[in-house]
Amino acid sequence: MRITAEAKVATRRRILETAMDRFPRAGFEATTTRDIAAAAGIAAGTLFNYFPSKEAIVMALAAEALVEAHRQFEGQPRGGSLDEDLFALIAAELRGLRPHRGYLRPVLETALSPLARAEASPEGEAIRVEHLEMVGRLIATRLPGGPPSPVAWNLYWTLYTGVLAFWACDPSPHQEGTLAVMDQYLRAFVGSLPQPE
Amino acid sequence: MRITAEAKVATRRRILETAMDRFPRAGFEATTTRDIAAAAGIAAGTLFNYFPSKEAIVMALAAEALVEAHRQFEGQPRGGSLDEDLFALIAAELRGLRPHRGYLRPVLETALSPLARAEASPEGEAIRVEHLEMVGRLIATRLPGGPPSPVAWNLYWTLYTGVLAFWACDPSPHQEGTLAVMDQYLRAFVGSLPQPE
DNA sequence: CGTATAAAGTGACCGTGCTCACATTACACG
DNA sequence: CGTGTAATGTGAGCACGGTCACTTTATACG
Repeated sequence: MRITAEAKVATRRRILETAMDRFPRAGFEATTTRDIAAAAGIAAGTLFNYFPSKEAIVMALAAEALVEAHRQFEGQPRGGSLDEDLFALIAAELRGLRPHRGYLRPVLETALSPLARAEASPEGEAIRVEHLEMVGRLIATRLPGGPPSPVAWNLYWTLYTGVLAFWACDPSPHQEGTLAVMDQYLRAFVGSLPQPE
Repeated sequence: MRITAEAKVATRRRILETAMDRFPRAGFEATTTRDIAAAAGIAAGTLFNYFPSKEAIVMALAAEALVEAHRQFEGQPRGGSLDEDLFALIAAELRGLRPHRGYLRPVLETALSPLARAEASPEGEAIRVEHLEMVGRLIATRLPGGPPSPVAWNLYWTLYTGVLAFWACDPSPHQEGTLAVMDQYLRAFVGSLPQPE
């Protein structure tokens, strides 16, 4: 259980590398699981020993990018308003997700949308939890009145996925349009929280 | 071009009736296009002469329900605040969509989510436009400062689909939980508009 | 009527994501 | 070493949504 363990992680990496090569070039639909499997040197069925679905591969790529983005965000100095910190956090995430932008949309739809159920996509749920915990920490330092209500969390997640959605389709050259959307969405959210006077 | 025209509309109706019988009982995925076609007395391929995709069938059902809901809404007396009117409008829509609630989720995800592109789903776009025009009329009577900005419209649509999303998955008996969500979401939206002093 | 033209219907077929019964491999233990 | 056992790999096969070349039907016109 040593050689095999190494082999497993290597194969997993090879799948992810292959996916990262194919998806951006051909898009999500046009890249078939058979393509990826063949290019990674495994049988079509073996792919599903590593990832439960095609989407899960994309989720894994996104999750890696987000973890890295969070690492960078935490290493940066902060201290602005809550709006500003949330803005900086999401901006860092979008930077990290940039290479995947072209093919993220179909996955965002089914796995990250406010409609997605946790049971249906554990990978999406993991991403969701990690982001919300990060936000929770940011909010906790500003709002001593206790954590936001469940409905407020719903609102936040809806707005967050809304930003991602806009970003994924933003036609402006470097997605600058998303910044305005982010700004307005975040102000609507923070404005709806009970204000600390 | 008389008998056939009648036959076409009749077949279309038969497809929709069949779909309305099958989808609620078996759900969206478990109901196959072949099921519907067979039960409607047509070949598998013929179905796609009437609807370009399986989703389009659901969209057509939803569109019909929404048109009826809007008819009822317009027949009712109004005059509350903007929040209240928007609340009443969406509540009327949700009442109309009630029979379809169980199988609407997958379609909302891909066709109505903020991620959906208009090109990809003309049917979804039609629903979107009709709803937004309705809202535009409500807003126009309250905000003489002119129509909301494009970003504000994006925000509204994000929140609206967020409400639908919550409603589609709301486990509370008659989806009362959705009311609280609607209330908070709408207040966040109206609060983000330039206020008429 | 007969015939030409267009509309509507048909079902075999395709490519897809994913499954599953089986083959193959790698390790643990005597 | 040899052998049993569990993990991993395999690819034929499935069901699905959707397509398309072709047939059938209905209407328009001489």
